Amino acid sequence: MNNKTSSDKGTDGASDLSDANGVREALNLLVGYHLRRASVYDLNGAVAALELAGARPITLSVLLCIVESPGRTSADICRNLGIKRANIVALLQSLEAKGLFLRSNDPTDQRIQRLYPTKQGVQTAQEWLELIRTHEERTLKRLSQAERAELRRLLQMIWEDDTSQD
Amino acid sequence: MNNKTSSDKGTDGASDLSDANGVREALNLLVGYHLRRASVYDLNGAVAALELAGARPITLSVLLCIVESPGRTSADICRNLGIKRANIVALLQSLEAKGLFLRSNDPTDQRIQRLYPTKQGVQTAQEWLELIRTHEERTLKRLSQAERAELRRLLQMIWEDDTSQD
DNA sequence: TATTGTTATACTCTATAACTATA
DNA sequence: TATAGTTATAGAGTATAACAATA
Repeated sequence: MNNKTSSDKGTDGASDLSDANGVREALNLLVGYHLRRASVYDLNGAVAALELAGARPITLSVLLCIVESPGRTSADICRNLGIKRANIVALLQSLEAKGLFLRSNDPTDQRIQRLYPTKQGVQTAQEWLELIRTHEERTLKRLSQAERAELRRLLQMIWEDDTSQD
Repeated sequence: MNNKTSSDKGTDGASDLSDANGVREALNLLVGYHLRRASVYDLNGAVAALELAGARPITLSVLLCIVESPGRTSADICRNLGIKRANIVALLQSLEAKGLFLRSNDPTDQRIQRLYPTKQGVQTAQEWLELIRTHEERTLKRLSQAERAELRRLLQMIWEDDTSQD
């Protein structure tokens, strides 16, 4: 709790409207507002960057999970990316139709499918990644390398222990 | 363009899979990924924080625009917030039904309505803002005040010249 | 009982097109 | 011709519930 509440009034002579304890510059001072605007801006660019390649940001994220950690299950990837199991099905079908990974039944647990990238899957991941890196260079063009690293560090501190999941 | 392309192969002895020039840690190194995860995490909290008050983050943003700059038009607010004119209609109706602002026809241009906050609108903005500030304190609990200011500065540099609009 | 993969579906958010009135 | 406010609607993204198979 804070020591200033919105019911504080009459203790200062300033106008209730737009004073320092009120709403003046309020939106601009909210980190969450800038977080949202920057994320939307970046995401729009990422969508555009991957469009011609027939991919979306979430598609790339899933493919990268498979390529970086061959043998993971879809439920595991969902927990990692913070998406619902129901929503990865179509994404995997799309990647599968492009021949970018293969499903393999686990011999010791017949409920799960382990996902392994194909050679083409690895190559495609690198191509999509290059598109995203070019896009990200544009998004972050005003930031130095040090600022980019610091931004990444600060953002990670915000969400890293997100416990909300399926 | 970069000097490394995804078709570079055979020039190094390392594995094509998960090497430093490839996809190793690729997702984690993308600022856009952390931007998205942090934004979603924060937004979920913001929605929850405003839920009991019957507001949403976008509702608060619109109300703050009206309270901070009385007399603005809805089209102006849309440009400011990066939303479509069509989508502010319901938001304004919601705020209007709560008696938080009034519409006033402009005498010199009969196409536009100037929006003015009511006394209750100002007070409600302060109350909703307090809810969001409490939420934001939780979101940013691991960041120092200096880090929060730096994060806000870096985020603003990303989207501040977003020219995409209606 | 719990988990995996899946289907169907609802809900929210955002985008597009069209319209009237006015400039 | 351009802008403001509005309506209707389409689409994408995400969430919930339920199911069969397996642990």
